[in-house]
Amino acid sequence: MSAERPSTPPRQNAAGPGQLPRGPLTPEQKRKMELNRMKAKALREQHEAELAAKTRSAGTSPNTSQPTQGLKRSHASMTASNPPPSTVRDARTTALSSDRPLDEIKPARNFTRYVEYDFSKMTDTKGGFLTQEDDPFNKALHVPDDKEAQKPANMTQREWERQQLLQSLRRNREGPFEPGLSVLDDKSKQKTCRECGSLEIDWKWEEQLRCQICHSCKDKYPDKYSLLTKTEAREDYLLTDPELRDEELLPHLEKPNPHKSTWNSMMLYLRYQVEEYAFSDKKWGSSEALDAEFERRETDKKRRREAKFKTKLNDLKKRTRVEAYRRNRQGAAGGDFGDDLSTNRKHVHQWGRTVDNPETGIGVKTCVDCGMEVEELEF
Amino acid sequence: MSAERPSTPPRQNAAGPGQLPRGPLTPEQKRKMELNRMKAKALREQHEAELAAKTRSAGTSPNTSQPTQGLKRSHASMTASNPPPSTVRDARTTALSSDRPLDEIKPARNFTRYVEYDFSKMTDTKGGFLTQEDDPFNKALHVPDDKEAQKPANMTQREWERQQLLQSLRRNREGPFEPGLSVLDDKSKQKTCRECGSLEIDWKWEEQLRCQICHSCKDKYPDKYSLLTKTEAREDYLLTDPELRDEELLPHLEKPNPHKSTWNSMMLYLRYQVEEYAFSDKKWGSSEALDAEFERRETDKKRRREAKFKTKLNDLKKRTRVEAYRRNRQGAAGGDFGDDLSTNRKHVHQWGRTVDNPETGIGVKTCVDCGMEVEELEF
DNA sequence: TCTCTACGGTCATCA
DNA sequence: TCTCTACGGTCATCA
Repeated sequence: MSAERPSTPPRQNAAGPGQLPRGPLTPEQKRKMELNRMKAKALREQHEAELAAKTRSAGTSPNTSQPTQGLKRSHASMTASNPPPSTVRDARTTALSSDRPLDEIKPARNFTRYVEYDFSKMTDTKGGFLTQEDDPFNKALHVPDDKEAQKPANMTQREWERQQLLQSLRRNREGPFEPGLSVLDDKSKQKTCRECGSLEIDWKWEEQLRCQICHSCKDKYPDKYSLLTKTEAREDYLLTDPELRDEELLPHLEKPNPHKSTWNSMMLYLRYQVEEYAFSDKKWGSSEALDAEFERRETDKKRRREAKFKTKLNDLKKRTRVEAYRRNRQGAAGGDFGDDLSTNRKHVHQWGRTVDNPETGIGVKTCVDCGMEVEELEF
Repeated sequence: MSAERPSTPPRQNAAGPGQLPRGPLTPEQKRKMELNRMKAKALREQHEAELAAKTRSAGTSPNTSQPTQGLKRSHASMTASNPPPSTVRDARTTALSSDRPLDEIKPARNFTRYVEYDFSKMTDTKGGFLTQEDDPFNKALHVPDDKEAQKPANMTQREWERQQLLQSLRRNREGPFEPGLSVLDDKSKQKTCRECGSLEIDWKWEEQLRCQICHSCKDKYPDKYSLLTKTEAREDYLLTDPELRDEELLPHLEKPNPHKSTWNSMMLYLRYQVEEYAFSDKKWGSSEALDAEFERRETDKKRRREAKFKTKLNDLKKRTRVEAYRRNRQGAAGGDFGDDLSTNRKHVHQWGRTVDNPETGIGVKTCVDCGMEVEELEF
């Protein structure tokens, strides 16, 4: 019912129509998007290298209100006049920042290993065991057996192949996972917080999200480092499932589903990474273009809902007219028991079935005899 | 452009509207369909058991023109007044039936093994090798190795699990693959043609399509035993991809793609099995209901095309009017070089851009000045 | 004699 | 603080 979305991008009204791609995208544009997706990765790596270099050369002075140059503009700069993102969220319990970063950030330290098993990618043998694939270093599992289902999951052949490649690259610290990048040659082994240069970075984030950040900076810049669920990322930034499944393009953390731990695990994306991609030329081009697209879709949705409503109402009226006709004929014949025969002079409304108006969410009923429409009140 | 389909079901016009479910299906109906899909299998097995019993008890007299009782009515009985199915096709080269059944049916005998590798399900290691999964009895392949990609392919988790189960059942001749069924107890080891009782049945069909049929009966009853490609099955019988992927529900043969052998393999379904399911209560309910659904969708498609066309044309007219307005103003100012200034008395049409009419496939152009519409002719 | 996935949208369901 | 697949339709692409 609520036409208003509580979430991030569409809060700003789009710039005037005309300059922005309002019409549906052409296949050519879409193909380009798809093609460019791969390129986005190189872009990010470059950004990060630049940032790291800059942070170091500028000493450790990241807490300026001016967002770092060379990176995309900060989220705060776009939404300055607005309240902070309503979808700001974090995998950790939303504890207030304390001065004991370690205590605060790893409250469930004993369960760390639990989280590192990626259950969504595991094969459920219904026996409670880990398969060889799930736990490749356990020799006891290396017995070839057809029951040991070979871990497909909802993944296309090509995605699977790419993931296999990526995993081996990650294992061997090759390609994107190679530790020493040219710009970092001097201090290649030292990983530092991309905001403050601290050495206390969150290693899980570094490993799984490819983001070097310390615990307190995560809290300090929620507009960059809050986490979005997959559903939020899809709805707020109009990303597609294939994009969100692409680990190279948009890495994510997996957490047990908060509703029920046996359900599909929750996927958490880093806001700045999602925005960087969504606002890039690879996807929508800018936050304004995204807003425009969002508006376009909302309008379409509304139009469709209205059309449906109108059709429904007209159908009802048609049926209603037939009913009235029958009623009149019966009236002429004296009427059946229960018919209202007092209608000769004074009109008594005969309300038909109620139809919900999608705009207001209020039901509308129509009088069978006179056609009068009334909004229904809930008692 | 062609609104006419060359294929099977819609050739009969549907019975009058009203009795048949013309409107879109309710979610409830859809859920029921999905639920019932599983039940269809038991049904078929029962049918086949009954048929086998009947054929045997009736001796071997299957060539009567009367289709076997207890099975669904034959395709021929429905389409008696029509030409034979235009989509009748067969994986074998469409050789005329000869008296040398074996020669005719297995022309590429040397390549039999080739066909039995199901390439679409194999993991392409880009090395030209078979993996352990693809070739489970090759000990040389049993080296655990992460590169040995574990064969997911486009298949959901649940489908995969079910297929694993099915494969092991098939291997062990359990469940649906158990040889001795109660009705068949006496002659359980003897597999005979379901039409003529011959012992020369096509073993590949028996194994992969679960259809016991001899080679000559296949030719004799193309209305039952011709093969449909997956695309045909989907389009002609309005089946969905998940249904056609369900090996239990609708078994299929896989052949190298006739366009290019490296492409996705061609899937071939048995016409009588497809029809049995499509006409069953599990799916459309009857061939007439299928036709009705088909007509409904065609009508919708046409309506959408028309609406789109109208919108396009109106847009064009709008743009056209603006152009004409501009032209007039320019005319008042004397006109630019190339403007047609002879239009004071005698009208000369200024044709705008051409828009294709989806009905006729013919382009329509509109005069910028007078609004006249003309269909365009190709020279 | 082809098949799959992608894109939009809308759902209910199930996990 | 959820996610996936299913359904319809329409495509281009790629295999």
